[in-house]
Amino acid sequence: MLDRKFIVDNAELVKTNCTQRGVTADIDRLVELETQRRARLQEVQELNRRANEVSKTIGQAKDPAERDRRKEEGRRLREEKDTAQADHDRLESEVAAIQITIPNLSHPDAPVGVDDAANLEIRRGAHAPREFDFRPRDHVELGEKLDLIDLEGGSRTTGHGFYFLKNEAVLLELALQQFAVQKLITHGFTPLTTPDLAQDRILEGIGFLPRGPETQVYSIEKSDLSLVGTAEITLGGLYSEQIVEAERLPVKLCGISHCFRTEAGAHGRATRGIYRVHQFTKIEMFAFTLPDQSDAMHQYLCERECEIFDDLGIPYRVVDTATGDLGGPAYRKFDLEAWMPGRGERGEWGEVTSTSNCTDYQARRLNVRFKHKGEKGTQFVHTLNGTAVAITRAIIAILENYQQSDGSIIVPPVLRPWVGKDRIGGA
RNA sequence: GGAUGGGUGGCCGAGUGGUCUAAGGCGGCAGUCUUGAAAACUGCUGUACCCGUGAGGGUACCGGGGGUUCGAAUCCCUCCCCAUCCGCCA
Repeated sequence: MLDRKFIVDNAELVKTNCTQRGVTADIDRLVELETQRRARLQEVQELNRRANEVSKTIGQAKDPAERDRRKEEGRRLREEKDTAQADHDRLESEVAAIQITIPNLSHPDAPVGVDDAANLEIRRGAHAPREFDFRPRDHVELGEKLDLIDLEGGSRTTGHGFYFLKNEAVLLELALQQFAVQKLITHGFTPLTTPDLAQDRILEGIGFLPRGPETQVYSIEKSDLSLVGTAEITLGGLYSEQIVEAERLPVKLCGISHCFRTEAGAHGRATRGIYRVHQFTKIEMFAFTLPDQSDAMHQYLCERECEIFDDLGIPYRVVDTATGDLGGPAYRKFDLEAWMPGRGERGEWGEVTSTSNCTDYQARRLNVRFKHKGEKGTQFVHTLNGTAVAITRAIIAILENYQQSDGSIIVPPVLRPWVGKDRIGGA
C-alpha cells in the first residue's frame, strides 16, 4: 500500500495513477476521513495524558475522600477516551479499507494503457523462432503421444485444471528445478524450500485477497491459512515485521514452491493443456533491496530470466507491462513471453515468467524495514520478485520448440545431465 | 497428543498493582585521561505515531488479543510460540 501521508499530500497524483491503472478508488473520501481520524487521535492522546496525570496523584493522596474524588475524575476521563477511541478506530478501518485498494505508483517508463494491448516489446531472446518444415503439434498432442502428461487422470482424481506428469516429463520437471536452482546459487541467491501454506495476513501483505468472491486463492477452512499462489508470498513474508541492517541488503532468495490458483474468472482463456492449471511447481526469485537499488535489481532479475531461457534454447521476447496490467503491488513489470509454436493457428507468444519491482508497497504492509547502523530511524525496504522457472509453462515451451517431425523431442542440452537422455520418444 | 517450565529493551537478566512506563550487566556510540592503544571513569543508547518551522512536548508498545482497575510487565480469560520429558510418526 501507499503511505497515507503521501496520499493525502499528493491526492491528484494518486488519482491520475489510479486512472492509468484502471482502478477506482475514492481518494477524496480517504483524505476527508483521514483528516477526521487525526483530529480524533489527538483527542485520544490528550485524554490519555490527563488520565495518566490523575492516576499518578492518587497513590500519593492520603485523604480517602480526596482519593475517591480523583478516582471518579480518572474514570470519567477514561470513559471519554474510550468514546473518542471508538470513533477513531471506526475512521481508521474506513481509511484502511480505501487505502488497500489503491495500487502502487507506476514507473515513469512503464507504457500507459488500460490493458495488455499497450504492452511494449523491449527485447528478443538469443534464439529466433524456429522454421518448421512440418506442422508443429501442440504440447497436449505431444504429451499424449509420448505419454508425458495425463490430463484425464488429473481431471478424474482432482478436477479440471489438474494433471499428472509422467515418465520423461517428471525428469524434465526435476531437471528444470536443478538447472534453475544451481544457476541461481552461482549468482549468489540463497535457495529455500518454502511452505505451501501461509497466513492470510501474509497473503494480504503481498497483495493477494484471500477469501471473497473473486479470490484467486484456495483457503483452508476453519483456519487463517491459504494455499500459496506463488513463493513470492512466503519469501516476502519471511522478513515480515523485521528490521534488517542496511549493510545486509540486497538479500537475494530463491524458493521452490508449489503454486495453487483457482483461476476464477479465467474460463475460456487459454485453458488448453497445462498452460493454465490450478497447481504447478515454480522456482521463484525474490529480493529485498535499499530503495535506490531496486531499479538495478529489477534489470538484474530480468537478466537472470533471459539467461535461463537463452540457455534452454527457447525463443522469447521481453515485454514492458502496461500500467493497466500491472496489478496492485507492481511499480514496473517485465514479462518473458516464450514462443509456443503449437499455440493458436501458427504459434503464439505465451507468458512464461514475470518480474516485478514492487518498491515499498509490499514492505509497508508486511512491515519490512531497514536501518543504517548507528543512525536513528528506519525505512521500508524495496521488494522484487521474478519467476526463474514456472515448470508447466517451461515444459510447454520445451516440448513445442524441440519437437521433431517424427514426434520425438530433443532434450535441451543444459538439461541432459539430469534427464539422462538427449531425446524423448522416436527411434 | 499428554506433562512441566518459560516468553521483558540489540543481547543477558531483575521486576507480582502506583516513588515517573523497567534495576543491574553485556554490547554499541561519544567524551575525559594517554605519544597511541588498553584499562578506568562520565554521559548517551528501542520502535511507531501525533503536535510543533524549531528546540521540544505527548501517546502507545514488556509474545498476540480481550478483561478487571482511577492505574497492569505485574491480577483474570484466551490464543500463539519456545524449551524439556513422555507417547506417536515419515
